[in-house]
Amino acid sequence: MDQVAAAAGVSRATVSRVINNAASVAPGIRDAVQRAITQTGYVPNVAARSLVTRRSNSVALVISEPDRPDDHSFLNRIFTDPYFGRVTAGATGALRPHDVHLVVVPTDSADHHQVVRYLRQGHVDGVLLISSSEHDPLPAQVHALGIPAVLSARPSGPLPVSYVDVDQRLGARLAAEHLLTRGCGRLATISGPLDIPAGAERLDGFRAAAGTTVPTEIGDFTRVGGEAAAHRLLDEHPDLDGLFVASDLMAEGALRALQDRGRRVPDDVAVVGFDDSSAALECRPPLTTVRQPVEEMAAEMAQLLIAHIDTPGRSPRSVIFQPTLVRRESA
Amino acid sequence: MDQVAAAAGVSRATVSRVINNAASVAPGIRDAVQRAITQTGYVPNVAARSLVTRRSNSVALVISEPDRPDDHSFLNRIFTDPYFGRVTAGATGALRPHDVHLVVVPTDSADHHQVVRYLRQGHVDGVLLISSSEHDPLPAQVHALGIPAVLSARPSGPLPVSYVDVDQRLGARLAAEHLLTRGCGRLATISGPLDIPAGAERLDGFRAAAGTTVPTEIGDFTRVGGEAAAHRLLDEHPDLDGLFVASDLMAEGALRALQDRGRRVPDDVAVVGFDDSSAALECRPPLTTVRQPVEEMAAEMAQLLIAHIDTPGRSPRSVIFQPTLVRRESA
DNA sequence: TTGTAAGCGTTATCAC
DNA sequence: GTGATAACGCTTACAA
Repeated sequence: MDQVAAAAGVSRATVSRVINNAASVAPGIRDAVQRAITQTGYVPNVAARSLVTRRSNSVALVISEPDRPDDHSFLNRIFTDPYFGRVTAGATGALRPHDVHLVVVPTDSADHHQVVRYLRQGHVDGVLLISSSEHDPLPAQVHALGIPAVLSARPSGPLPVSYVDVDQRLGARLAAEHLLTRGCGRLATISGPLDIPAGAERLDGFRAAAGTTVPTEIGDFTRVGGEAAAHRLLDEHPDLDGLFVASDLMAEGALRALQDRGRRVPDDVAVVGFDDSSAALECRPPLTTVRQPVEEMAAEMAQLLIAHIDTPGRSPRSVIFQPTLVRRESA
Repeated sequence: MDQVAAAAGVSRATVSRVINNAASVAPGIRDAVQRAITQTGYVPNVAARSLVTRRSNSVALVISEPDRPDDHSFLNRIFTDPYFGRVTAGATGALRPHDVHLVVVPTDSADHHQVVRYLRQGHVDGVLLISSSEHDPLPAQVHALGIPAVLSARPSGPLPVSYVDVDQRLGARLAAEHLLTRGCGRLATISGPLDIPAGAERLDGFRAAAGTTVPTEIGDFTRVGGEAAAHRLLDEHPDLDGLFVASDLMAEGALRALQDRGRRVPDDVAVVGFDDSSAALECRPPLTTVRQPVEEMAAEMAQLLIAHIDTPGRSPRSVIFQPTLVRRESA
């Protein structure tokens, strides 16, 4: 920086002003400095800068998952899950224009304290927190840290924190109504884990529209979980003709189970998924599903976070997206 | 930090020593400082630290993709591709014990300079560079920067840089031999783009074992691309009975095409994929495929990078993994 | 509009 | 073994 200042014949302060294009710099000087910068190939040192500005220009994407027993491939599951992929894509895209970078921090409860320490150290200016479990203490911990944060769903306790969510119940109702309209008379559903709000709410919404007694099996939001749940459902209720599965991934598994048992979809059993992830298109037949605009939601989270970072006292708010039904061939 | 020093009745220097557990500190003092630290809830400021140590304790995972025309969802494709997911998982896992974090930086050629600027600013200590295209200038640019880097494949030019790769030709040969052994007499293949070394090498290896005249269609490593290529192949060679597809994703598409045309797999046509990604298990029938230990490879990349960061002059080396054939039902 | 100078919170080099 | 003290490279009052 001193080099640049010397080359341009000005002080370091002025160079700094040019770099941060501060209001008052004489056009002539500004050009001279710019030239000097390109000439010397000067690049500001971010550590020095953030030491004084207290900004790192990066945010963390914390993906917090509860420990599930027999889960030896936590990282793998996270990073190959299309849902998280869409979140990452949406957030990255929204952050890029602000020149803010994303640090991806997966965590299970075993190393929550590591994450907290990381955040406290000031590595990042804020947190995008993806937490599904209702009992996850991390949202509260992060909030207690006082670091700007945005959640991917309504916090389970009353936490004054911004969040983005989709109207889960409405989505489930859309699915129920579609199956009903289609003429299905014996509905059933495969839900997500009930300790995950999204799981419970979708089941709730479906039952509100389809009847509180619809046969239900609980899945785990994975493909194989969906397949197993479908088999259990078919064992108990071989005559079902309409199935709502609370995620596309599970629906893909369910489709497999149905096929294995010789049920034609949608002729014998109509199936509706949830998410509209890429999995929905990979299914045979392509899945009718409740679309959740995940990328847009993640982008909104990023926007909110930036806003919170830029204006510290900003009051938290929630943005709820409306799901829509995407009709394809499975129902 | 001054607080801690005061509370422990020592100097800041000693506190620093305790934190970085330097050799010489009297046990008594050390404990006192530790107590003071927990008491005051002190957390070191990373910016200040990296300003002097010139280390950020984070590395970038740069995913460089060539621009493909009509590609409006670059980010989405990247982040939902199971291959990149596995890479991220493997790298994250290997970095974690070193307390090094991962900044994910996707880039197409439009913003290479942004990436270069980012790297020059010293945000990260090193780069894990995933670059598939042969003509990608980024590896050379990164190398010119002098920042530690590890590539995910042999650089196209002679660049003194460490890289990790799988023996692509061997993998393709494994596939060919399996099909041949199985008794297939009319082989064909769907390759990846030939400007991507992995694409060219797999084709090469397959032809070396199966004959240089095997019918070939070029895909683009996507599901739909594989499906289209399979249709073209079947149009031209309706009698083929053995198919090597250069990625599982494309194989999934090919399986679909075969099904649509009433070909049974593996009875009418045996299919072998490449990668052993999660897609291989989602296929119907499950895919026989050439396994690439992507997570391990990514972990190795991370290890190499850490080594290069820790010992600056370290000479570059390459680590080549052996692929293996995973037999499932499609061949 | 520009320059001077005082930090920002660490680590590292010395003496002691 | 421990404590001053000088960097590290930048931003930002405050003065001019």
